[in-house]
Amino acid sequence: MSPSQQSGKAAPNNDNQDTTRYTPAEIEARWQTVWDADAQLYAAEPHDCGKPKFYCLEMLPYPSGQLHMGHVRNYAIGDALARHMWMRGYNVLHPMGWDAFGLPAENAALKNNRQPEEWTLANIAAMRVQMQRMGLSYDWATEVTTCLPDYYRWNQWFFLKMYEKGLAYRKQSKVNWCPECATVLANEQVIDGCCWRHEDTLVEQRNLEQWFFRITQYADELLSGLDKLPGWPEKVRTMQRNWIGRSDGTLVDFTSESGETGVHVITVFTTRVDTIFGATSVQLAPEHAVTKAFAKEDKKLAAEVDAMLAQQKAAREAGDIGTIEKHGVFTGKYAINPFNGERVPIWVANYILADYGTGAIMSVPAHDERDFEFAQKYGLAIKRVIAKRGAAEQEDEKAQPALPFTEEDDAVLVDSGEFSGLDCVAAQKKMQTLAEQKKFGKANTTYRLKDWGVSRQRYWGTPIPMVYCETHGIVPVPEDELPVLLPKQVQITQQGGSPLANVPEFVNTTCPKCGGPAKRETDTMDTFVDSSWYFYRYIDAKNSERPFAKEKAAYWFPIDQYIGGVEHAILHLIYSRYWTKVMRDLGLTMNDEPATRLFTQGMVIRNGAKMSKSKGNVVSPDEMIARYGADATRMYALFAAPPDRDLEWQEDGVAGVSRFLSRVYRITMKFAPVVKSHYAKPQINAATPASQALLRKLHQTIAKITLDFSGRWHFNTCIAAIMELVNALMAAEGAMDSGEVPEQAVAEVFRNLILLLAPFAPFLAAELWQQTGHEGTVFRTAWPVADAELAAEDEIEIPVQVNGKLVNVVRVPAGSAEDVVKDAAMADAKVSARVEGKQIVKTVVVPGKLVNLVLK
RNA sequence: GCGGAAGUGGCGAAAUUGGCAGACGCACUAGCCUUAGGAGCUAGCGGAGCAAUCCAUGGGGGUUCAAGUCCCCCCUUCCGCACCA
Repeated sequence: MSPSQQSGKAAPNNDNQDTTRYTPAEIEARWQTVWDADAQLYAAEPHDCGKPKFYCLEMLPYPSGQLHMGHVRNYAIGDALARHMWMRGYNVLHPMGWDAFGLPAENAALKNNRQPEEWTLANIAAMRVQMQRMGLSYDWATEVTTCLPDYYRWNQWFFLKMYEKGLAYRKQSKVNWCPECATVLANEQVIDGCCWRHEDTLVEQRNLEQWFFRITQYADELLSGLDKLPGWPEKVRTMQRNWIGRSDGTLVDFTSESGETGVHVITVFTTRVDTIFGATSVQLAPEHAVTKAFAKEDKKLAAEVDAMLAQQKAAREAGDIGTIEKHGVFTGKYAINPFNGERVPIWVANYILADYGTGAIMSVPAHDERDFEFAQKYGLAIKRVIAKRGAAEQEDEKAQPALPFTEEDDAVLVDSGEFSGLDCVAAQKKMQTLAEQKKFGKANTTYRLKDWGVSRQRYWGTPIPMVYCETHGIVPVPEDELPVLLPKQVQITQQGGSPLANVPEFVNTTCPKCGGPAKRETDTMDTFVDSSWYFYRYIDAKNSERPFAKEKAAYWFPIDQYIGGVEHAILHLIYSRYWTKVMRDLGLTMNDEPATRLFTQGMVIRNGAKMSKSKGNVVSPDEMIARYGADATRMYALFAAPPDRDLEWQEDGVAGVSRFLSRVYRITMKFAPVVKSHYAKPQINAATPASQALLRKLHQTIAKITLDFSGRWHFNTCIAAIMELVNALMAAEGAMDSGEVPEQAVAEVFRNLILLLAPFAPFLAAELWQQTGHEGTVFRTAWPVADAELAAEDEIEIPVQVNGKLVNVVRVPAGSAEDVVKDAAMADAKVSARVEGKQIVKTVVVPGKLVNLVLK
């Protein structure tokens, strides 16, 4: 809308800019047009330009159609950093793309009768406009959209490469099924037994043939690599460590007594094989094969096991699995402990997890809290086999720590045959060796991490490039036939099973090996495949020969700074690390890890809760931008809290930032002619006290902000510092008017103010840069360098304390010697009144900091 | 239960190495201005007190000339993991 169209106000001359009034809508629209027309403005230079590089990356959004405040905050942080690094002379890559496959598009298709592709591409167009309106410095020439064939063909290409290397495989297995999504989910997508998208929908277990990526092959490297990522938050590293869940222990075979179904070998997994002489029972998961075999022989047992499973299911549905009481049933059978030949009862217990370890444990009540609790409940034997070192010889039980005693440091084995007297760790090694020699056990490492199930029974995803031939079985699609195109105009169903199965033209194909009839795989890939490597595509987005050129990756990777929400700590960030290692082993890249530094920003909350439609506390970025402008909106997102903390959105705060920008505009425009007449001949003129004070404030501000950009990122205090500088300018307005501040100094301060503002309020900075007569873009102008001499105070305030309490403040020349400071303190009337008649026991003078007089 | 982060005015917050607690902003109060604006300007704004002064960074101890900051114990909130053998 042009100003003259605005209702109710006769303002015929508004087209002639009012240079005292800040009008962000007008300024921002004008600069957006200029920037949109300049494809080179935010383009990185080629990889062989010889300049140091900086790859600044924000997590790509799902194109829902609407940016939310979390995005605004994420991108405001990344944009400030990218712009700053450009001004510091780096060759900056700052790209953006779209995580465009996924279920919401199918749901929207069903609801609105639109094709997922149409819906998705329209959303992308809308969100791109929102981003441009925000003034984000993305190079749109490198844009990546994961649902387009020129991207997803490389997902297929990687799939084939991984299949060749045995990293992609198909197997029948128990998988997580979300009835709401009507598809399988990866373990990482199941949270508290529910779907990650449908928090109230319980995930079912189904047995299906599925494609998996062998992420477990890299489990150890994914784990040890975390120690080499000091630039990642400790929290994320800890979460990944827990998720990988490495556990070193021992497998031991217990052999059951003979029954109708014969002798069974029960392999247990334990991390404390040193306690095995204290094992007083063997515990099986209800789902364990041996449990099933015993149940066949024993109807009563079968009924009890069924009840146990039913109880578990009910608890899981009620959401309180984990709080259910430990409970078990004796099978009536016994097993032999291979270490001492002891005969121990076999139980089935509800707390034994079928899918961890071997689904069977040895129970050592004396040295495990859960086993202790269980043994007490059922009256099972409790036998101490570990004692505190030094107390082991003492017969008296009272000399020993209470049971259960679970420590293994400073503890030794007792009553453990030939192993008695050994300390725990040494005993574990010896016992493993013995078990291996005698072939009833071995050392073993288990992981909580499971292989990544990537098959999805959905339409809107990357087709898996495999066919099934009647004679040749599973046959990969040849590389030169890629991409396997996702058919268009497909009827979306939510009946279970991929909608692609109902598209005969897609399904029916020929076998690449024999030319005979064959059927295509109709499942599509998990969308986390798309986002596992998208940031490699940015560096070579148009390459039709390869996913990306190796030499470009060698220059740009690893990412220097990755910025996003902590909600991706496990899913996306562990898959991305895995993919990088796979690509390295395929010879595509040199780096072991995708990103050197990771930053997880806090949530945007309002009224104490995360913004969400259901809570009705959502603030729309469009509305904020329309009301206050993009500069004020993004600057508020940086000003209201440090970026790693949660941010409480307060609209009055945005208004406050907007008022600040108005003041910047007003005073800069007022002195623009002065700046204009001096900018070409930069001179520092600190001749008068007034100009000296201004220049001092300026250089202190430059120093502060430059330091913060180097890592601390407390942009809230950076903006506060700029506000202080502007407050100083306003206070000096009269002095600048009167010429008390020389024009050169005025020009110097304003010129640098605009440079400091550029990363935070780019539209206003561009406008003022031009209005003050500067040519070229402010965003490629060198970042100012703080002059320590100009920044130095010549007189400083020294607080004087008596007995640690502040009494007064004295002014002394900066750099004064200790006794000068002390004398000044003693000369102060308030201080001397306190000291009067008392004895000074001690005088503490910290040069430049304070004086403390300790009186008796 | 385990792991992580945090707790400072009415609110968002600041205090980078232990050295003037509350910068900067919001809200509020009083006054000014009038092109009546979601504007601008001046002053005030942790608590108690007329004041001098005293009290105050979740609570309690400690170290120190000096503690929001370091150490010990406890409380609360948020986030993650949770029968992992």
